[in-house]
Amino acid sequence: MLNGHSDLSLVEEVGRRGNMRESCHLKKGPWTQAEDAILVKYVKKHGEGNWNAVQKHSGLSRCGKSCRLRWANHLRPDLKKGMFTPAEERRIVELHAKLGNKWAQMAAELPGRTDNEIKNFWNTRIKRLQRAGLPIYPPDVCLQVNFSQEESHNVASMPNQDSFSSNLLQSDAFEIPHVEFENLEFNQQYFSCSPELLNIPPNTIGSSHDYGHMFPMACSPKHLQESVSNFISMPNQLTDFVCQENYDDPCKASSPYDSDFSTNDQSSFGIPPGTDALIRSNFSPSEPLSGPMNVELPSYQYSDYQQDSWVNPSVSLPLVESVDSLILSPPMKRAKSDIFTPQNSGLLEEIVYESQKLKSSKDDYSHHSSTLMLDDVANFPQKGCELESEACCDSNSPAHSAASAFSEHTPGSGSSLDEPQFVESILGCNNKNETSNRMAISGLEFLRSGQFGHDIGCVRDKPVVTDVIAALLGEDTSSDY
DNA sequence: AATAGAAACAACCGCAATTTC
DNA sequence: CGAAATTGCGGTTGTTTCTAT
Repeated sequence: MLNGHSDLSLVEEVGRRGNMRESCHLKKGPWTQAEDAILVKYVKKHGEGNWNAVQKHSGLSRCGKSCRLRWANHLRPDLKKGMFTPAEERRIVELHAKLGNKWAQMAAELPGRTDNEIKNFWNTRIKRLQRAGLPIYPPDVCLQVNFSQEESHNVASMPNQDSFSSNLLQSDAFEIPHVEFENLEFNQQYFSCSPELLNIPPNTIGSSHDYGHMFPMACSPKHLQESVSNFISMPNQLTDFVCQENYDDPCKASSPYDSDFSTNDQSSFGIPPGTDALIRSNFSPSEPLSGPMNVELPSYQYSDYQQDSWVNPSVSLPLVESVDSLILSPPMKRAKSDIFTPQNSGLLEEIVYESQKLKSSKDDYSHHSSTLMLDDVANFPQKGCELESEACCDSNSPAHSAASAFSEHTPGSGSSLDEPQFVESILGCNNKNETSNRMAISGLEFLRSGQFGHDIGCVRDKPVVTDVIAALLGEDTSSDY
């Protein structure tokens, strides 16, 4: 590319194109190939650093900062081009849960990736998830981070907590005591779906802003499906209880775009009337799950609708009937497929396949939609097995691979997944899924604390909550509403 | 085919930390 | 030791590309 060109000729070419030879007018905007060539040549000759010298020595009319950025983000030879792999995406989510908006640190752990790249990825991802009203962090990531922080908090004089957390995340080396669940009758799904809810300190429910990132609200039906896919694509993905509740109760939802939260029933989210802590709070999805708080945020993360959603999340989700994407990928169905692929392969095709399958049975499904969800809840292990079997039998199903992967992590399950084994695998009693195990423990503790009941009390009038509780307790309530 | 909106990407800006003189 | 220069980081914005209508 540089053949036949001296530095000077390149600069002249750049100058002609950009009309920027004047030293007082450093060029801005997109870099040209000629400029890139100059910079590359300069760095090869002089090495990185001393970026202000680039302008002086090469004649490139770019400020040092701009040169550095260009080199770091685009010209560095060790850069990895192309989209993030599922593994990288997963890692980004984990790192963000742990570090917050520490893009440079995150980039350091993702060889060949730049902080800018990661930042852009995260911001667009956040937008999607927020628009869809989905949690920013997959529950298992919440769990991993919470647990690692807990661990590091409990271990006195830990030399390096950060690296400790990092190691935990990387190695999954959780040391979780074995727990017997023989008396556990409630549906684990709900607690496993919302581990962070379960880890919320009792007195913070309904008033803490620290957990806002778990429940970003406001759905744009148009994007919900892809967002769901995005969300589900995370390995070990389970689903989110709170969002679930909203999806499940179209009756209580007013317009999803109703922004007048003064008219909304604040108590529906366990917030006593008059409590405006959530309204005032600096809800920050960019914060790590715990640990140091970042107060700086992209402006879009403070959107009005978000606040509305927080005051009354139930009104921020669209009517189920009005949202094709939700019909195609109904909440409980989504929950099921999530649950049945706890070792999710992360393949988008799997999600697409499930959506297509659901679409094909849409008419039949919608006929029963008012009761099916609750039935699913109550019978989830059984239906789960059915779905699992279906996926296993269908060798064309992308879920087949996921199911296989799941089976691999479920010793003794083989091709047929009987209920105890399945539940066991969900609960992680095989000691391979410590995450779920931990969720279940948290769930029990949460129930025992009485906090759950307390908060539910604020919304006990709502049939869906009653039903959810019933489902948690393993009762089959097929109340129609 | 035209258009609007969203997503993806690239780059700039301001600030703070670090290094150099 | 302090000021200036440099570097690094995170937030934001502008542009291009893609997609749905």
